[in-house]
This record gives sequence, C-alpha cells and structure tokens, in this order.
Amino acid sequence: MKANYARVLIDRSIRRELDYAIPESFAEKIGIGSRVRVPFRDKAALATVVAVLEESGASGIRPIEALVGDKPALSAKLLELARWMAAYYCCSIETVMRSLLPQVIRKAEVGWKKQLFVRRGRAASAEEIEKLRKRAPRQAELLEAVAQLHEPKLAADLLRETSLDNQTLRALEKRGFVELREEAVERDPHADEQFVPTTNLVLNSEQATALAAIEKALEAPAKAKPFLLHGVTGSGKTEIYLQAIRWALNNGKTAIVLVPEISLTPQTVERFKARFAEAQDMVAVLHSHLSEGERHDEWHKIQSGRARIVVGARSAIFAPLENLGLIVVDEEHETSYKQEEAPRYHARDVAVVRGKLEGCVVLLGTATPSLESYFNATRGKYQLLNLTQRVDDNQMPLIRVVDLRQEKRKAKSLTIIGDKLHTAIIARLEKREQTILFLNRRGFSTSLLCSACGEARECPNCSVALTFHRTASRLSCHLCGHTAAVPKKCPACHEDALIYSGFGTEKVEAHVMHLFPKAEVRRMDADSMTRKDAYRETLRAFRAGKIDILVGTQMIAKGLHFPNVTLVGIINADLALHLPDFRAGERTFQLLTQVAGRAGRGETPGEVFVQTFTPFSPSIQFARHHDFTGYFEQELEFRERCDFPPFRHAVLLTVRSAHEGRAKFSAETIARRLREALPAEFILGEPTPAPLEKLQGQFRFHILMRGEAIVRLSRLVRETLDKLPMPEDVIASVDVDPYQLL
DNA sequence: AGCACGCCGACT
DNA sequence: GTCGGCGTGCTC
Repeated sequence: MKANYARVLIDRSIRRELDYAIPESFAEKIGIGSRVRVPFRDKAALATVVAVLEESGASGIRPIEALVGDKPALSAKLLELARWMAAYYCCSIETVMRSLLPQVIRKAEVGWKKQLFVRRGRAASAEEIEKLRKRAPRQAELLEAVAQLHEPKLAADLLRETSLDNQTLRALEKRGFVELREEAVERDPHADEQFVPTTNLVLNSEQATALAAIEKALEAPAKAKPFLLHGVTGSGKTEIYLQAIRWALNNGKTAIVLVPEISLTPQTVERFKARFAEAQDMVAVLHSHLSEGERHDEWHKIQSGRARIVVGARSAIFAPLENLGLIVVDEEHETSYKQEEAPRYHARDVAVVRGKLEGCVVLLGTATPSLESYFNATRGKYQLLNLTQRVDDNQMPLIRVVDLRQEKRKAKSLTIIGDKLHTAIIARLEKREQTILFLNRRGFSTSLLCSACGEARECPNCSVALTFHRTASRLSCHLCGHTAAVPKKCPACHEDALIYSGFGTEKVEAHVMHLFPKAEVRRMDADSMTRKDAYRETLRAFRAGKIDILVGTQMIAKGLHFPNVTLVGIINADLALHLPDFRAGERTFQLLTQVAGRAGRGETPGEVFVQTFTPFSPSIQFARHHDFTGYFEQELEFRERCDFPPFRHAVLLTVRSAHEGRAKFSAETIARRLREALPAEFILGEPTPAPLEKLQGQFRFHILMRGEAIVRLSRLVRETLDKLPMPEDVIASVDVDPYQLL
C-alpha cells in the first residue's frame, strides 16, 4: 500500500476525522500516532494521525504541513485504548486525547530540546528585597537562590531544588528580577540524584506463593487474568510489586506502577528508584506536581525507550511504554483513580483494558478491595491472591469500638475524646509511643447556628453550611472555597444568639492540647499543609518522634508507615456512613481498615479506638474483626437487592445551570427522550435534584441509569443528547461508573 | 471548538 | 432599505 493520505484527529473537538495528503518528503516517517501540523480552515492546527490510507473519498484534500517529532507520540494500541474509552465513558475521542497526551506534549511543536532557563534579572534593592520577604516570602526565597547563579540554570531543576513552583518563578519574572528564556539544551545525565541500590527482601511463604503465581502469568501473559492481590495492611505488597517488576525487566519487558496521588511521596518514588538504580533513567515519574519542563522530560524519557518503569498517578496509565509486561495498580480501591472531569475514566479499569490490549499482566493490590474488584475475583474474572499475615509476624491491631451514646450520657457535653481513648492516650504518652487521631472533617466548628431563629450560615453558592475556621477566623465553604467574615449577630433575625456546633480537626487539636498540655500535638489537614513542604516536614518530625499526637484527616489514612505508632483513635466513624450514597458503607469500611492499619507496624502491637454512635453498623463491626469476606458478602447482598454496582453499571447524567428552572426543565426533557430511547433492559431513574442541589452557584439535577451493556447505554445516551441541543446556560454531563453521587 | 451563512426585528 | 440577533452546519 502506498501511504498517500493520513486520516487525522484535530486537537480541537470537531467530532470528525479528516483526510490530508501526505507529502513525499516525509511519507516514510509518518504512521499511526504521528503528530502533524495541518491547515485547518484559515489556520494551522495540530493533529494526531489515526490511519494511513491509499485512497480517500474526500474532496478538497489539502496537504499536511509538517510532521511534529520524528517518532509517533502514540502506539496503535494506545489509540485503540482511546477509542474504547470514548465508547465506554460516553465522550468524544478528542476529549480522551486531552488526557492521553499531556498538554506539554500536545503543544510542543518541534523543540523537545527547548527548555526553560532562568538567569538573573535586574538587581533588587535592599528595600525591594525586604518588601518581598514580607509580602511574598516564597518569591524572596527563590530570588535568593537565583542571586547565587553565575550562569543560566534549568528552571525545572531550580524549582525542584528549592521545592518552589512555577507560579513563584513567573511572579519574579513579572517583577523583572529574573529572566526566563527557552533555550536548546543538552541534558546533563548527572543532574539526578544517586540512589543506593537495594536488593530483594526475603519473602514469607504467602508472599512467595503470590509472586510465583504472578511470575507464571508473566511467562504466559496472553491467557492470564488480572490479579487481585488482597493483602492486609503491612503484609508486604510493595515488595511483591518490586520483584515482579524485576522479573519483567529481566525478560526485556517494561512496567507501569499506578499509585494514588496522595501516596506519591518522595519515599514511594525513592523505593522504586533505589531498587532499579542500575541505570540513571530507568524509572520515570509522572504526577500532577511536576512542572511543565519536568513532565516533558519524563514523557520523552519514556517515549524514547530510556525509561522502562513508570511510576505515577492516574494518568500514568497512558505512559507510552513499549513492550509492556506488567501494570501494577496499588491501592486499587482508591477513589482518586476516578477522574472527576471528562474523560471521567477510572484508571484501574483502564489499566485492565490496556493490559488486555497489550497482552500484559495486570496486578491490582490493596488491603481493602473495592466491591467491584472483589466481585470480579469471586466471578473468576480476576485471580485472587491473599496475604493474611503481616511481615515479620507483626500482629493486626486490636480494634475496640466505643459507643458514643454511652459516653454522651456520662458526660453532659459533646464528647470529642471519650474516657477509654483518653486513658489509652495517657498510657502512650507515658511509654513515649505515638498516637494518630483521625477525623474526616476540617475546620473548628462545622456550623454557626442562631439559637433564636435556627438559621445556619449557608454558602451563597452551594447548599451546605459554612465551616468555622478559628485560625483564619473566618467561615468557609469546603466545596467552592467561598469565605465570609464571622457575623456578630444573626444576619437573619439580628439577635445576638449565634452558637457554634459540631467540630472538626482544628477543634480536636485544640481540645487535645488542652487535655495533654505536655504532649507535642500537630495537625495535618489541607488547612495546615498549605506550604508545599509542610507535609514532608511534618512527616519527618513525626518519624523522628518529635510529635506525640498527630491529628488529621484523610491525609493521614493512607500508606504511612510509622513503627512507633501504637494507638489510633477514630474520633467519629459515622461521618462517612450517613452520606446519601450507596457506597457510604464501603467507604467507611475501607477508611476504618486503612486508618487502623497505621497502628502496630512495629514490634509492639497496635490498638485502635473507633468512636461511633452506631456501634452495630456492619461496616464498623466487620472492620473491627478484620473480617473482609464477611463484610463483602453482606454488602454484595445489599447491592444485588438494589440493582447497584457491581451487579449493574451506573451511569449518572447531571444537568446543571445557574438558573434552577432551566436546569429542571432540561433534565425533564432529557429524561423524557431517554425514556423513548432506552430499551427495557436499562433502568432509568426519574430526574431528581442532586443531593447537593446547588454547587458553585449551579443548580444540579440528576438522572441515574443502570444496566449491564455499558457501551450500548453510553451510545444511546450520547445519541439522545446529540439530538437535543441544550440552551447555552445549561450543561449536561455524563459520568459512567460514577463514584460521587452527590 | 470556531467561524460563516442565513433568515427575521429595530434603526437611519 | 440596512445592521445585527444568534440558530445551523461545516471543517479534508
């Protein structure tokens, strides 16, 4: 076949593929996945080649202007994955491409050798420096680093070394203190740090059995099912990943490791880099905190074949590795694998599909499998591997449930730390062991009520109460970020009768400091961790034993490994349980198990206190006995009875508008059309106001659909929406396999 | 996504 | 008679 024409996908969303003529000059180099510049209307546009043709039926064909990069940016398999995603997740392929090719790669026209360099700008006067120190300390810090430069330096390196961000740099540029310039660069291979190589750890028998099964699959990946590695907290899953990756590498294959964004800490990365330290560029890292330059570098390191292992968050599943042998999804139950904007994909599910397309082994690991994965394992779609023992024979923590109803009767006021937890903390302080207190809610008081008229201070943009933050001394909305001053009198009835109710981490911290004045208490949540290195710094202090009690939110629930933590207190286990969401129970179970898993990772066994008003709820009781199977069985029964996932897929259609009436009307119209379009095998719900009816100033209505043949349902929904144009101020979005039903 | 084409109300 | 409203349709 002669490569005369290329069918391309323009980066803009034009919902059509167009044909262009391939000029002789680069006919040899063009192929599926190549990036090209094409004339589009009166301008040039960037596009991706999706097919090479001998003939084209189109009229008015124009030639491709230029080839961007000398190697296709994407393999045929990744393109196939993109097509599957568009069909499954009910979105255009262009939308998928936006996630598949990083922004830097899409816009980079030619020069992947061009890098941003920093050099000194005009000298800052002493006055200016003083002013900067006061008003913009981060800029001052960066300026100090820049002042020491004698020659231009790579911006990405400078920012990495100072742990500062691009914004800060740009601000300095605006003030003229630094000059930024794109320059061609020869990468310095010694710029990266050196890692001390580590070797395989000895596996216990369960680990060895699991690894043997994985290695067997790696030998014959074509017929291997994805693995679900269910290992209790502290059972040594990461070591299995490392050894499986080593196997893949030794056999000329490559590997992707997905981790939740939150656990993509330097420690995690270091563990992989150290194990595979034999070559400088062996491990590439992709996550959202990379600067554009860094992301660009890492991506090309992968595309050029230098990097053979990719460790990254969600979008790393699209890493352009060739000869893929293994995909690991760590903490597969994590909700952060689900992208909450289009394309609304779930990286774990995309991983399974990519594994199938590439013919490679997929390994899903977790201490608390998602119901979907567990279900797939019981149905034989995944192969289950169990690790029931902690490494070094560490004991699972002892979980005690504290009935807050009784505590409340004893003490007249609201209980934050019950008697039993109080006693346990004292014991830890005496033994110089550490305590983690977990509460899934930021702020000081959760609402500011008027005792005269009963009004709570609500967010003007969202249908939630504002939270009082004492440090900032303001009310704030956790959904849209709106903040307001604290009123002295009730704005509704003008009575001086405002009372604070409910509590968050800020109040827990204050309360604990009051109870244990001699203890070193630190809080770790989104409010106290605004500085970029605060997180790392706090963890370092905690590890060094400089903190006795760590109070925190979700942030401290994930993957932290501190041997000296022997007590975990869950201040209120009910918070996640009563959300109007069918996954509330599952989330609670996972959260309790994960948080409890932070205790007793050293030689001393851990103890966990779970404070709750509903001590007999299944999520709490099963978590207490570390009874995963029991929990899954009863939860599955509930899901089956209600036709919920994993028995049926859910598709959530959200219609939103700043205008309540128009949102409602559009939702009703869409629902009517869907009723006509969907066959009886699909369950179609009524349009209802979303549980969070108003969010960021928009009124939202939901239509929930359920069914098994998701690709068919997606297509029908897409067709229905396409035939029904929305008014400009109304937006309809579709979420397949949604995680957030709020 | 943009941008042009085209068909109906308030101005010179 | 003209300017301009934004509904509809096309882009190789």
